[in-house]
Amino acid sequence: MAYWLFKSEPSSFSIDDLARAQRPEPWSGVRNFQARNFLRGMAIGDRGFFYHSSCPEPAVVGEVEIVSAPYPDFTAQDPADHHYDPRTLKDPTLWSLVDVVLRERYAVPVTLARLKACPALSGMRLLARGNRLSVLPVSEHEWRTIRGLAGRA
DNA sequence: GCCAACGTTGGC
DNA sequence: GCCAACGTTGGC
Repeated sequence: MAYWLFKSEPSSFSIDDLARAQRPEPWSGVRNFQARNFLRGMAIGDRGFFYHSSCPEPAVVGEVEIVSAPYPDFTAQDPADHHYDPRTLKDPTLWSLVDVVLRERYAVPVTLARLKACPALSGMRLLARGNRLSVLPVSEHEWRTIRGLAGRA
């Protein structure tokens, strides 16, 4: 089992939106090759953090479970979709996604400030300079540490 | 709104 | 294949 981190701007899709879905939700719209390759490395049963970015208080706000194998991101083929990519006319499998379900919504989010203040997380990819990937791998050590900060250890 | 960092594009 | 220009991300 592997661990991941999914970034989303709460103004476009928040953990509350996922909570309301009450069913597996396709994590669509990833249009970066590195992030896509991480998606392609996911397997059913993997876990992920849900991270709110570009908002007043960036934070890990909960946990999701990956409930599908990676499959083509159908939204890339929809001209009406904001993340439409005409290259999928030639290659419908260009972009990938997985389905996720919400497992836990933290009562107290683990803020970016707390992540940065935690020495055990100094090597975390999320905290690396200039990091912009919306999907990231998380080590088991980081997973446990952050769960601990959330009071879920 | 600013700015640094980075990925992508396109001319050559 | 190089590299400048451009667009986007994301914290502040």
